[in-house]
Amino acid sequence: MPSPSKREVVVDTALKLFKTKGINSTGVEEIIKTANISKKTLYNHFKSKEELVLATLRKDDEIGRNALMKFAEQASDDPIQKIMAIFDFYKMWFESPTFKGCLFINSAAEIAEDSNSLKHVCTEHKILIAKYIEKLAEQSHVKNPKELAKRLNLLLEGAIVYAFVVKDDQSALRAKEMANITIAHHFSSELS
Amino acid sequence: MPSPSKREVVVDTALKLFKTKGINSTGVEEIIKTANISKKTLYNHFKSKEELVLATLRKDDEIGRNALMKFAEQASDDPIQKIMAIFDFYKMWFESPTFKGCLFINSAAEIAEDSNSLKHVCTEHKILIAKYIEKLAEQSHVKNPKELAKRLNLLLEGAIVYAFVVKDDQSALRAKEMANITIAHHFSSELS
DNA sequence: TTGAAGATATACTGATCGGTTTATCTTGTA
DNA sequence: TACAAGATAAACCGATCAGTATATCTTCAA
Repeated sequence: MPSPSKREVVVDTALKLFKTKGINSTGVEEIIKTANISKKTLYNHFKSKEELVLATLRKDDEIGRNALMKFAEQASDDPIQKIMAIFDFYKMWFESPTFKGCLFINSAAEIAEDSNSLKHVCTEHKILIAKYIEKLAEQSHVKNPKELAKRLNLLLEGAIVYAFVVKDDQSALRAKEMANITIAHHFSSELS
Repeated sequence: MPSPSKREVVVDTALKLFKTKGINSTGVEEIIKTANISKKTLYNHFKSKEELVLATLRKDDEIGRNALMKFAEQASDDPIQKIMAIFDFYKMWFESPTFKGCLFINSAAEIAEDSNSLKHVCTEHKILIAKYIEKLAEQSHVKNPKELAKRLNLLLEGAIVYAFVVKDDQSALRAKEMANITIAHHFSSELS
């Protein structure tokens, strides 16, 4: 039975490299050298590079979502304020010196057409975040919480691209202001 | 002096392949085979693959922006309606069967850290679209047209990601509704 | 003490990468 | 008619790709 710690080491190393250089630009050779393991060990745990990629994306999805939810939950008792805290969380993320955009957006961009399981993890990551926002929206007794969650999620995705591609350092703040307007609109007006 | 038509053929072919398979996953070999030219010819016109990529991105930027502006200009005489038409334009784009996200977002994701000229084209493409929206916003005598343009651009980017990664077919419509709310807000309320 | 499990380094596979070289062929112009 | 420019196919370069094979070393339990 393979040691679980070796598996963790290679996943963590691969994750770091994929985040900074992208999946296609990171070779297996570089991963094993950085992780200080042999190629045989890697292929004992994963039958292909794609399986390793899948494991790293799943891990980052879990870590990222947990960090986001923990931050939001600790920010306030009010569900609306929890939602607003997500934009603060993104602001901190964008400001980190190693920020290279969203791993799942970037991966979706470079993944081959036939890698359905990889694409699914990317899609699922976004949907799970939207689900969390939807839960908070329901708690706030806003009108049409499902639609509000989707709108806020769209704002978050826009903020990521605006920060990464357009390189606007006001991206998160701008999205947060727009979120305020959107939420207010969901409280006050009738929705189509 | 090299024939200009050969250069166009290879740029058009590369552009098509880059859009469907991504830059890193498209080899030079595949480009020349698809374009029916020799490798020598390609390297007569471009001193490296990166230069070819640069030319294709520049061409797609020009084509894409011109198509967008033409569509918006023909849609209405009212600048606000021209802005709204951009969301319709994106809707049509998302619905096209070959839609694979935005070439500039995808390229920014897979481009190497040191390819500054390539990253610049991606950034510039987004900024030029924002500039066009800003011009329309100014014509409409809205409050703070610069800020409105950035907000609408953020919505457009969010719509792209939401359509491509989350695979929501209501993405463009949702962004359009949010654009309406944002524009109304810029007409009615005082802005920070 | 012995032996199997899991680790290691290293060498290797065939394919593909971006890019160069060579030698031949076509084409327009002088 | 002849020459130069630009095209071609095809072989070739060294590097790297994902993945496999081999042979040795460590570790731990029977």
